Amino acid sequence: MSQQDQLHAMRHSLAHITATAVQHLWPHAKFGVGPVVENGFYYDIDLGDAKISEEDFERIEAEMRKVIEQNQIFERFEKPVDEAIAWAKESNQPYKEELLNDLKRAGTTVAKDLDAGELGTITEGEAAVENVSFYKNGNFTDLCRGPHVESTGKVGAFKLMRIAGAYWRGNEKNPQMQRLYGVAFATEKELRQHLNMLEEAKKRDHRKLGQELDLFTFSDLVGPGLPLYTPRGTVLIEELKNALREISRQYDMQLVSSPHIAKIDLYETSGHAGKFAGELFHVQSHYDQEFVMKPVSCPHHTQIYAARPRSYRDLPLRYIEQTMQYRDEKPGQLVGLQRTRGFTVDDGHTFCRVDQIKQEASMLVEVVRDFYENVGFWGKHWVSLSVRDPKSPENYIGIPEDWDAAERMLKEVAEDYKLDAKRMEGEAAIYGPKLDFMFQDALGRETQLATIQLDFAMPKRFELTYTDEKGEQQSPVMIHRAILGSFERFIMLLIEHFAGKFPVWLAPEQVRLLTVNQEENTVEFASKVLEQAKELGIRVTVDNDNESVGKKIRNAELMKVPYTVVIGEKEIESGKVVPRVRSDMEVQKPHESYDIENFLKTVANEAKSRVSKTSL
RNA sequence: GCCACCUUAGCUCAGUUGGUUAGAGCGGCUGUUUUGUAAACAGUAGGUCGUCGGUUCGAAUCCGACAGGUGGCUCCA
Repeated sequence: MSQQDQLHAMRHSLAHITATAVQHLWPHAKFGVGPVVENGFYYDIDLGDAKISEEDFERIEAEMRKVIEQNQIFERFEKPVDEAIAWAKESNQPYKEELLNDLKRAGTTVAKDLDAGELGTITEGEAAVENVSFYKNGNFTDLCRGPHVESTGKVGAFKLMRIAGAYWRGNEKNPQMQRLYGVAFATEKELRQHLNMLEEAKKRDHRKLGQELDLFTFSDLVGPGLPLYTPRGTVLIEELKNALREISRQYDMQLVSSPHIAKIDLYETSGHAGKFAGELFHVQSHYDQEFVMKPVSCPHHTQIYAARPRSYRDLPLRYIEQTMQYRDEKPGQLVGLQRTRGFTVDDGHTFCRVDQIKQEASMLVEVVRDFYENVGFWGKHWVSLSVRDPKSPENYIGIPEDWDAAERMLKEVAEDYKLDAKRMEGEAAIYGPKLDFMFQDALGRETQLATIQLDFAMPKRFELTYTDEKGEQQSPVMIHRAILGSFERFIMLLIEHFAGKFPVWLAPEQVRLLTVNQEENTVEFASKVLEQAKELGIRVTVDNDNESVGKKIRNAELMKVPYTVVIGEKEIESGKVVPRVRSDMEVQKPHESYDIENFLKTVANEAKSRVSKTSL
């Protein structure tokens, strides 16, 4: 067995040991599935009216340790499926019974539901099974394919982490079970390392840093999911907007602008009103008209396109808008800047001919790649080629032939650019397939940023046309795209990626001048330097507080200001400064003194170049 | 929305099994000090203990509802 397999078996065995312990403590417990996940395992448990809470972890772990000490053998045996169903009935395990009934019918749906392949005797497309395997340790028996370690004594270090609700088989309409998560490693040391890593990750959580670095806030009066950006946080937004504007110019994208509300009719035509009715914010006019806050900008952009007749020579038309959009998210899913009710997107739509799709999609992949490479995110992502769920065609608008073509072309682009895209069935948008660029936050949660989506459907719904070279009317193709997705999510990633230590071009405060004392000539000189820096477009402040230099340095470092400059007698006399560089930045020439003007010019250039390294 | 948990000063947190006027550090303000590269000193002001209701002689502490948040599930144009 490889080390990997060993670890897997060990984690899976711990899932069984957890269930064993839970059954000892709550004999009436009903069990769902208990697979291995990244770094550990979970088990889905239904205790009826009783509920496990974090307070119970200690005694569950104690009970687990007992089971481990007893070193119970994991004994495998098989039963015919009917006998297995009888067993499930007898032992009052309705969830297992349901799984077994599915197995009996035809195992495929079960296998797909259970991401960890709990019931491994089944493979895709296989017919109903005859025998199912069980594992027994002590007095706990579980339907399971294994593999397991030999005995309960052969597991490494573990810790129960959290308890969460989870719908049976991932379906909201099913009863909700409790999912008991644990982490497990071969050795105590690795477990400790993992827990330390989690502690470190928490320190770069954007919600914590957003507060500490004074970037954004939420207000109970404004409402949940509606972030307020402070002056510092707004700098991040504005710098990103500037960067995008520059890209737009380079690639001939045109800035457009649309209002934040629109008649509901617009979304009825686009199809959003039906499928996303629950997420629309409604606005009632006094004059009998119903509006909604825009959840997307694409329908608006179609109307800009539709405002005049278009020729094949006009295409491609690339519209882009940086605007806030609103979605009435369920309260329970709002998370910091990760999921908000109002969020700013760089929403863009390209209208083109079918023969231009590949060129346009390729260009967008290139833009995305360059942008992310520059901020240092590229390579920390994976790409999803999101296509239809062939089983639920009713979830999509448009005709199947167009979908086939669109899915094929995106796949080609992904291959051309070696994106190593993973084909994700059922992840497509209602109107077309897409390439999604997925990133991880500090705590390892995945989030989508950039996206490129093909859409044959919406132009038809809005009856958009262009005149081709033969004088005939044709439907354009629409490509929805976002480079950074939502500014909120992107800023979340930025904060966590840099742990708040932004490169100079993004730093809310780039230079801080610290006065040694409050004497007139010191203050005067500092404000002269301040003016000089401002003229060069540097974001600069003066700290003239009546505090020690040490304290002021500390404050600047805590706010992660890239450059601090102490102003005192020496500087006034020499006209030179020794910039102090933020501790994380690579300093090539420490303690080097610079002519003030040269120093400021260097910083200004560094900010302009949008690079992540220091130039001093 | 669903499940579990959390909510004490601007921030980070103490607050013994319900028992007088709820504490600390940082930050703020005032004063002293005029400072040379990660925390000068002193004083002082901040809290109906998230909100509302209940139990009790007595509630920050127990119960309930609501609000906000955290971890998941579901969803994510």
